[in-house]
Amino acid sequence: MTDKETLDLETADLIAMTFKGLADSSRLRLLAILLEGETCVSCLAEETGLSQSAVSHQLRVLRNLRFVSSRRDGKNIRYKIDDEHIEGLYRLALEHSRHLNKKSEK
Amino acid sequence: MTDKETLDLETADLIAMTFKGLADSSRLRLLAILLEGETCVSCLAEETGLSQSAVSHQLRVLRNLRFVSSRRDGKNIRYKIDDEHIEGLYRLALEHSRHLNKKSEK
DNA sequence: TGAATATATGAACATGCGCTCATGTGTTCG
DNA sequence: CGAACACATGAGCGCATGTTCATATATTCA
Repeated sequence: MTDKETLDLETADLIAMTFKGLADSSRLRLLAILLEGETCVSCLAEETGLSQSAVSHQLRVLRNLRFVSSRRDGKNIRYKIDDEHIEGLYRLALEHSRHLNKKSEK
Repeated sequence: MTDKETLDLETADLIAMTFKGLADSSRLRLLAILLEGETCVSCLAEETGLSQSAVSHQLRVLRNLRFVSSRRDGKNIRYKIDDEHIEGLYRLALEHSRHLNKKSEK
């Protein structure tokens, strides 16, 4: 029976992992593109302006978190979103940041 | 007119800030307690097992992000959630971590 | 097979972050 | 006022993280 007030450390760490995965502007831009559909690495690099290496490193992070999955397609490797919650989290946070702007204007 | 495919750096940074604020297990545990209602600093320290100083530092982070607000009440300072999106983000991420567990079991 | 293309990976480096420790500020109460 | 309590803050330290650079792996094609 979980006490509602206390979030145990283990669960907190799990949730933190999820948020950490989203807590970087490069990864967010990659995800934003991937939310539009399957894309290969070099396209992601070009669209974001990041180096191919940086993109690969970040995609590994997203893969480890099971945010995205990949498949080979000839010379390319195509990535796509493979998680039901990403889009919701993304939208909510976007809403929050817009909200933040309003708050700081007052 | 924003191109839907491209998330500009500035907005990405804003969203990342929001997620960064949530990307730490100590802050998540503080928020989980605060989601139950207004609480003072020493209570938060006791319930989480964190030092008073650590709690204060983390509360400052949450304050700067406008996740929480505070008011003085005698010797104490009471904090409460002051944001509409926190709970939704928290719940979604919690769902995701449970989901992750299932995935990794296979 | 060998060159070209696409992606992944490890090392190294700079930066950021969370904690502790010491101390400062603000409030109550004798 | 001055001691005690509640909280905030700055410095410093250890560790995680994002990038680059160099290189490894895998696939296509001439």
